[in-house]
Amino acid sequence: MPIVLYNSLTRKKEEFVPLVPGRVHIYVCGPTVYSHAHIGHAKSYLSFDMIVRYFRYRGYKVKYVQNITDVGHLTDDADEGEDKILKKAREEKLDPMEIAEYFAWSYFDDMQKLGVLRANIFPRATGHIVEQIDLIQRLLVKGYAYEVNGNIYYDVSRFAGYGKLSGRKVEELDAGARVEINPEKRHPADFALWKKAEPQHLMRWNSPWGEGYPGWHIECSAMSMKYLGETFDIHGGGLDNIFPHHECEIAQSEAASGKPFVRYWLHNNMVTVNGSKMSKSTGNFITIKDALQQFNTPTLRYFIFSSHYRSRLDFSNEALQAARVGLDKLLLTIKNVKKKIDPAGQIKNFHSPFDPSGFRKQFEEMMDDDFNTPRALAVLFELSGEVNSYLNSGLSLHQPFLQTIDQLLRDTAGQVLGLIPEDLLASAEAGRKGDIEKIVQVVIDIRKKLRDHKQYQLADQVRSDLGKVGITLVDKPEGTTFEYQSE
RNA sequence: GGCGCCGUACCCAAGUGGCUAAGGGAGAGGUCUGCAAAACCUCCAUUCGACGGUUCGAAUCCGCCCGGCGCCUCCA
Repeated sequence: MPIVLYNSLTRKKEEFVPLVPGRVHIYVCGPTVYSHAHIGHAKSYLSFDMIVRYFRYRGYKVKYVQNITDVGHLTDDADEGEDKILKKAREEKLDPMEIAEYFAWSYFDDMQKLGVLRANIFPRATGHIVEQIDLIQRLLVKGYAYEVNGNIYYDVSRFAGYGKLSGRKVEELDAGARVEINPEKRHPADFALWKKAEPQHLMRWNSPWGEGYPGWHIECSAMSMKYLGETFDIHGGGLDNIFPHHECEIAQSEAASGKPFVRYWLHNNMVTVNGSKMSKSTGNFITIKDALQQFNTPTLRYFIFSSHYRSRLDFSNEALQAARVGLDKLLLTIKNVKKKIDPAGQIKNFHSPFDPSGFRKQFEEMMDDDFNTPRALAVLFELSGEVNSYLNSGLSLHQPFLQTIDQLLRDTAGQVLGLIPEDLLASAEAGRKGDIEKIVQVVIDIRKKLRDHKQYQLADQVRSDLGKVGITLVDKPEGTTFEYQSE
């Protein structure tokens, strides 16, 4: 079965056919590193993490490139105003590179905590000034760009395809434009490829047109083509980057190379807080660090995957709490399977109570359909119900069957969705024999004596006191076990 | 002003022309249990913002209206 994905360029679902069989070349717009990442970034990078993980699960060799924008964009409009990184640098009285470096590491740190697998290459804009200048020169030579006073602008009217991604027409762009007309531009929709550095501008590089710095679209064209080729499979990013950023990338890249730039454009939708979009510029945002204070990584991942990547998602404490409870139910099944694998034996004439491979097929079917994680999760919950039924059925458990289920859950919930915490992925009994476990076992043994003597009041107090320190006792006919409560 | 999206049970959220409208949370009853928790079983939208229309058949297509939102400016 092929993977089908929604291509923003054609506005419909298309079968994914890689340029090179078995390989996926993907570029995702990374962050501008001038502040801590927020949960909107989390949705975006978690979505593409899931997509990349799924391609790998399906056997593709993925080359994943994500840029780090350390030049900074401009504060007010496309071509005027102050660079955000520079602004921060001035405020903090630091070198702009210190700002970029600090927040780049903050970003990497957040992503690691969210279980986002690293991209294969993280090119930085400041490390690719040469490539950007080269690309601008190609555009100048081909007549797609022009110079005015050390500034280079892209001539939108020369590129017939401008607007094909965002559905905009060049003629309509200036009507109702909120940007003041820049007299240097031939057309209001023209955009800067290179800006002359004013004397007070801190980040500056030599170029054939004097000292300056690159415009904010050119880095992605230069770096994606450098590492993935002039035509590559997938370009991803947030919906809010379609215009102007991605539209401009297409214009720059296709004008320079004369070839199609990207075959499939994927865009994730936004996170809202209290119904309105969260963004750095409005101050209406929750950082990933804040979110991680309250909720653990699997909960945040589960929450984000419980809606489709192309759907908007409203962040609220209630929704997160519901996510946590739901996820715990799924994780409990995974735990219970693990616990019972070792003691289980081989059953002669074993009749499978359900077909695990059917669940794997359904999971893949949902993921193949434009990465429909909400439906994929529904499949896992149905599987969980079947597994729990079997574990509780009182039948003797068949070890190979449990191993098949364990592997299925590891592949789907674990490898693809990244919902299984590290300690659960470890072997069933590993980490369970620590001192705390031994002590709790002693308490359980004493409590059993209390219960044998019908001293229930005291027995209940032991259970509730342990509950207060995060340990839940579970009484079963065959004895008492315990669980650590999730955060 | 232009382009576009969304409105599905108490909450979150799939489904986009045809089996009984997924799944999770919350809620109700039951099994088990000294009690509790978990798990399991059962129940929980004749209905998909409103109104028209197309169709043998629509939550799904079309029109209009109401409500919410995104992009057009840096943004994931």
